[in-house]
Amino acid sequence: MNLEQIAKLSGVSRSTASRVINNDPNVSDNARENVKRIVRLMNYVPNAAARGLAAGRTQVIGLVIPTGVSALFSDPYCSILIQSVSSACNAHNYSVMLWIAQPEYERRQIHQIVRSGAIDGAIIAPTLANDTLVQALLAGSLPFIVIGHYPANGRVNYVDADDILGAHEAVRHLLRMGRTRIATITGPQNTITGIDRLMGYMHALRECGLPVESDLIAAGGFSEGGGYIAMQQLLPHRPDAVFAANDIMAMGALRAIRDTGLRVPQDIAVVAFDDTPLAARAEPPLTTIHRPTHQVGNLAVETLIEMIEYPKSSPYRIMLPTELIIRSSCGAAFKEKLAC
Amino acid sequence: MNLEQIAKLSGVSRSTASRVINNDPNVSDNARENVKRIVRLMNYVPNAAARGLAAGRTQVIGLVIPTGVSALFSDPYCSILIQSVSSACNAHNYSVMLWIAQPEYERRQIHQIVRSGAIDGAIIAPTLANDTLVQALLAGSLPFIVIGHYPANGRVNYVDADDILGAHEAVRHLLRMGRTRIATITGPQNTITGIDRLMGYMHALRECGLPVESDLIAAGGFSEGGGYIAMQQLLPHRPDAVFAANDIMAMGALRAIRDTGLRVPQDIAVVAFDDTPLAARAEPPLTTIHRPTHQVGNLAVETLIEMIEYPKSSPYRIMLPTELIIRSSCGAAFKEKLAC
DNA sequence: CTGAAAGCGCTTACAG
DNA sequence: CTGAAAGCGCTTACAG
Repeated sequence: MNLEQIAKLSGVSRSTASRVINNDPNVSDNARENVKRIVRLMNYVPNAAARGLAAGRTQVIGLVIPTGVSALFSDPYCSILIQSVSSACNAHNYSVMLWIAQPEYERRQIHQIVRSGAIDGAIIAPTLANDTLVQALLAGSLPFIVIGHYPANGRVNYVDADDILGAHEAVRHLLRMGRTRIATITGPQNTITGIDRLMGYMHALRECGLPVESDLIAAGGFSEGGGYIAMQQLLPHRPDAVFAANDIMAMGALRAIRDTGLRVPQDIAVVAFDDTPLAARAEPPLTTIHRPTHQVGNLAVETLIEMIEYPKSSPYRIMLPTELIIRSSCGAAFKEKLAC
Repeated sequence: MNLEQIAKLSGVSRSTASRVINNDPNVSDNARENVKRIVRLMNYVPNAAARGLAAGRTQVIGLVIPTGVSALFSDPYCSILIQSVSSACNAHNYSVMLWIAQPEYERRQIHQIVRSGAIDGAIIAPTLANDTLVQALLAGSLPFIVIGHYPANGRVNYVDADDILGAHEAVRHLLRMGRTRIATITGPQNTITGIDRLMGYMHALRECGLPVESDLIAAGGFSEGGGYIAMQQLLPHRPDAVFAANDIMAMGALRAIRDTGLRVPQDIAVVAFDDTPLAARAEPPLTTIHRPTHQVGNLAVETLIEMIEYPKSSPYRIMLPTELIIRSSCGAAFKEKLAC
């Protein structure tokens, strides 16, 4: 069943049939009625490939998450992002093509797709600080938006949560709780998120006149195991608090602290980042910085669709605020004296 | 840059250029050389829509996960499935289109897509026992494969883990540990997985001559909160063990047990199902049934691709074995006497 | 408001 | 092994 046949059955030309299917207002009520009836009757659905070829648009957007296998397994952050992008797309009548791409060969495939006209635009999620895919996209003409900001390049559209301010707030909260030897477990420093959260940590300390001690900084690679090991490295330096750059690493830190017999928050206060479902269920429940992932995903697709449909518009730089969620791991219930 | 131009630059016809691009063996080495060189030089990528229209195949498969928002957030199972399907597709030069579809309106959209020729085949993940999408697919001609078996319909191709045997093994393990009042927290009973895991539980008890007491069965809806509440309902009936139909509910059960001051496994042994990353990190680490999700995802795409490329082949019914993973929550370290 | 026609960029019998 | 040609099923100026 194709347009031709629908047109014939409706007693109009293919052009007119096409117009009613695409909601073109320049159609008589009568013709519209007839075509719609036949479409319903025949259960007609236009062929996507033909449409894509003729119109130059496919009504699908690509979502690429350049994250290794491991991260996706354990970090709900990615799941939430995928879910929110998927549902926002569906709500706007777009479909989403997904690539979870770490290895180089998979990425090469994506480079191809991007040039094949298979998608109308792309959303690139948690990228490294200088992602080759972003470079390629920049050189091409496909609309795209990055999740995570690109301070280095003013031409990149992005939507992001404000990691620097978030981390800053996390550490300020610990300072407010009276902690003075505040350690941090960092994410990978080739990652924008990893870098920003460390910067926020340093800013907060400096602002308070406290030194930034390298002994109190350990890399946790955004993984639970990494958080565990990092905490073990930090412990000998007697921190009284730790800011973990994500919830997962905080889980590892909690485990390391527990294993040495210390208590959270009495001996060591912990603040994390992301506010994934893990945080609320940790023992003790984690004080953490809420990252508006759902909103980020929604805005990314809405912005991208606007870029696709109204190509002339100005650059998008959307920075969403984070929020401190106070639970039990920071000792907010125990003391209220200010160190700063 | 299109095929026409590539052909011209290579000094061959469009047909020949197309042949080398599609690896047709019937091309002279000379022509092949020339075209390949030009393709590389011009960085040519064939237009996907045109290809799809002409060839009738798009080289993309659809993955639909009819799961609510909540489940995807908290259950790593879905993430792992998405990841494994995605990587298997990429490895076979297919792309994946993703739908995470709960609400009916989103599903209607999928019905359209399926008929639009946008995908060559579909994988339908954790479905309800009588999914309307599956019914529609059955009526159409698009190759598809279900994750989860369809005992009710012999024409449905599927790949699945053997939930009945898995649950059976879980409960037998508890019996072996000397437990006799074994409760279960079930998944939704409109879910194949939920039903099967309950069946496995009942089989194991009956096989052992033990009664199936309705007081020892509580629904947990596959969620953490549901598991918590279910465990609270079970506790007054003094179970000495509980089989939770997934890891997440086991986490909730653990929390409920802890809240009443009872110990795991001394007072109540716990066995879960799925072996998601959560299980190993629980307190205490959960004994659970490993579900080979990664393998399921891989096999689903490999089978689907075979169905797409060699349409005549026989039905596929692939049932993968599960495996009991013994950790600390079942008391295997405490006693070894057999009750049965 | 409508239709005839060109065109989107490929693949694939077909004939040689 | 190769090319001319038909065709995949739409959209969209264009002219009326």
